[in-house]
Parts: sequence; C-alpha cells; structure tokens
Amino acid sequence: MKDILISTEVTETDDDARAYHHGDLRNALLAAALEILESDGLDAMSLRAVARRAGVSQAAPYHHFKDKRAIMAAAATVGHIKLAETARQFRDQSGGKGYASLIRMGGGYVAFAKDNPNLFRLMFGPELTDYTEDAKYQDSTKLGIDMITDLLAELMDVDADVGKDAIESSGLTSWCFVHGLAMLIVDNKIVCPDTSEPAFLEFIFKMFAIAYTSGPAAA
Amino acid sequence: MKDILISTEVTETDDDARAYHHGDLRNALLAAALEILESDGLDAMSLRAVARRAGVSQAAPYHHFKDKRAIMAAAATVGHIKLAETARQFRDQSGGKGYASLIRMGGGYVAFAKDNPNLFRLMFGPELTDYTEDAKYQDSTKLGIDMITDLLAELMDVDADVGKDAIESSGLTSWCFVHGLAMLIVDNKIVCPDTSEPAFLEFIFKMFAIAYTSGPAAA
DNA sequence: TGTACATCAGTGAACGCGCGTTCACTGATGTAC
DNA sequence: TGTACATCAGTGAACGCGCGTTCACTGATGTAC
Repeated sequence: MKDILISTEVTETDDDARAYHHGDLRNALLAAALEILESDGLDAMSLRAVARRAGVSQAAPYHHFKDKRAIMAAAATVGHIKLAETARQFRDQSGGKGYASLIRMGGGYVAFAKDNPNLFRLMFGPELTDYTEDAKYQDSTKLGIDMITDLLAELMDVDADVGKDAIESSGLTSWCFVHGLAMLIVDNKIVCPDTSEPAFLEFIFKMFAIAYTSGPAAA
Repeated sequence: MKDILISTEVTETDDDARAYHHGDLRNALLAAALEILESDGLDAMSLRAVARRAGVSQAAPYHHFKDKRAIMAAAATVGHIKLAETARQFRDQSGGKGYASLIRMGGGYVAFAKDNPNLFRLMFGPELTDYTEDAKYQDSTKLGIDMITDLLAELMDVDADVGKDAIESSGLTSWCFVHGLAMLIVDNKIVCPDTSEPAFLEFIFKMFAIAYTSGPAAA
C-alpha cells in the first residue's frame, strides 16, 4: 500500500481517468489547482478558478470531482506523496549513516514545506481533517510519520531494551520538532537559507543538534 | 511595552473606544469575532456575521475597524496576549524550578492551542503575515518567543561560556518543538489529554523528556 | 436651567462580485451490426 | 467499409447565496452659551 502510494506519479492517473474529449482533464484540473494554490493561496483555489485555468467551463470539473473538497483532497494527497518523496531523497543523500540520515530526512521535510507553503498548510489545515470520502487521501496522510518511525526503528536498538512504544514516542517527538520548524519557517517566523543552498542542510543540522543537546536532559 | 501588552485586559479597551450609543461596540464586535472564529472557523468570521452576532447593522463595524483585516489583527492580538498569559500561568505553577518551569511553560503554550485551535491558527496563519497597519498586533506576535528566550536566559549560565547566540538558538529550537506539538494536536494528528486533567502536564513532561534524551546527541 | 448646535455612532439600502452547484443540452468518440 | 446508435465529457446559462464596502441618512449625546 505504502509503496504503491509513493510510486504513484505526482500527476496521478486515476482508474477512471481515460483520454476523452480533453485527453486528461482530471490531471489538468489537479495541476491547475496546485498552481493556483501555491501562487495565490487556498482562498483563491475555487473550482471556477481551477476550471478557468484549465481552459474548460465551470461545470466541467464535476465530471471528475464530486465537489470542491474532493479536489482539495486530491491536491493534499499529491502533497503528502511529494513530502514523503522529498524526505526520502534527502535521507538517501550521501554523507553519513545513522542519526545523520534522520536529520537529513527532517531537512527534506522542511525543504518541502518551504518550497510549497500553501500546499503544506492545506495538508495539515482544518479543511480536510474530517474528510473520509477518499481512502487514498487518508492513506497518504500517514506517509510522513510512517517514514520517521520506520527509520527510527532501524536506528534504535530494537532487540535490546527499546520497545515499540519507545520508537513511536521518539518518532512523535522528532515529528513535533521538525513539523514546528517547518511551520515557523512557512509562517515567516524563522529565517532559513534557501533549500537549494548548501547552507540549508547546515542550518537543519545545527537546529537538530541544539534541540537534542539542550533542555532538561542536558542540564 | 511588553508588560503593557500583557497587562492589557483581554477585552482590550482602545484609546478611542468610549461609551456612545452602544456603550462599547468595539469590544462587543471583537468578542463576537472571537466567538464565531472558535465555534465556526475563520471562513465564517465575516464582518457581516460579526455585526449580526453583536446585534448591529453590517455597516456599524466600519466605525471601529478600518476593514476586515483590522478586526482579524485585533483578534490575533488578543490571542497572542492570552497565549503569553497562559504560558506564564503554567510556568509559575508550583512543582520544581529550573528546566521544569520551561517545560510547564511549554505546557501552557500547548494548552492554549488545544483550547483555542482556530484562534491559534489565525495567529500563525498566512492571513496577517504582511499586515503592518497595527503596531499593537506586531508587538504582540513577539510575546511568545520573548518569554521563552527570557526564561532560558535565566536558566542557562549566561556568565560562563554561553552567549546570547546560544540562548537565542536554544529558544528557537524549544519553540519549534512546542509549536510543532501544539500544531499537530490542533490538527488532530496527536492525541493528548484534556488540558483540565492532571494527565495533561504528565503528557507534556513525557514528550519533552523523550525529545531531549533521544536523537543524535544521545545516540 | 434652558436652548441651539455640533458631533459622530449606528442605520438601511445598495453596489458589484465571485462563489458552489444544478440543469438540459450538444457533439465528439467508440462500438455493434 | 458504412451506418446507426449509445455513451458521456464538456457547455452555457441560470439558481441563490453571502460577501466587503460605500453612501446619504438619522438620531442620541455632549457641550457652548
């Protein structure tokens, strides 16, 4: 399941999205939605605006999406998949094993948020928290935390005194830190180098290092 | 400045908000806005809905707020002040000095977010990031991080080898963790005890403890 | 104390707007014979 | 190969809605004399 989701193309092809009059209007609409979302914000991402951008009539989207929330969920699904892909790419970069790869993965998480702020907000915002109509969407929301937990399970010595609970707890706290960092960057509360610059990874490493060496345990 | 802001009443009285026909319509509108925001979300918090709830005509708010963003900023200002108040109350609770008070302060941050999710979102959302018309609002946004940094300056041994930079960096990472925890709770991604329960503080302590004892430094 | 006046908070109607969604339609395509 | 038909993606107009904002107004209040 997880692998299927991850390997899905970003412009995902649905089972019933065949080439008719337009060719592939569903994907064109989804792409238009993502473009409008990132350039003008969630409020600007109306079904009418999406149809306009895709060059079709305002009624056309209803042949591909049940209602507005359906296309929002589709956009958020693409986002969760891209987030997981980015995190994995960063994790697999060269430059040290062990916890360094965990930190790089966090860097990927932050990089995605920084490069797709409005999509990131939609993914974690209130608009879709109770949206249960799309199983693909719901599955996709678990990709991020699953990757963290899986990697931690590798890194921690599971066979010894560390159990499943501890891994999950550690995963949760790592997620909190990296999610807060991402959110505060997206909110313009923290300045941070461009994700294309080498300085970006240095910044991430520094933040993680400080986080894990100060506080109650270190004091 | 900071103390003035903090000591301001939650239903803040502005310089020019005197008792005329209504008595104190500005505060009534602000209260209505906060109620609608928390019960029905930001999209429902229209100027017309606020006026309706306050029992006045839809044009009345324009005698007290320049436009819609002005009342959003006023609501966010109240939020930032309440957030700082809550954090301070938690910090000053009995039960240990030192880093325990830092953790309790984080608990206050999370408690506020959990009890005022939509207000919390507005405070850190994109709607007001470039709003420069209200100095009071802009000042209020700094209250949270300032409290963290100030407390850390007390806790850390400033005279020794720890400089201002280190304090600010530590403050930033503490903020990241607690902000992420708050956000993920608000997003319904993490289950967490009610803030009224004793278990709430235990949960916060546990999360902090795990965060600061796992990861690269501890490994 | 009483009157005239200035102030300005709140009114009610109107503006133009974009929205989500529905509806009967039309016309290009694939398929059965 | 050619014709008739069924399918259904996309159309264009319309629905009712709530929004932010402006405008001339009205009427309660505070104040000057």
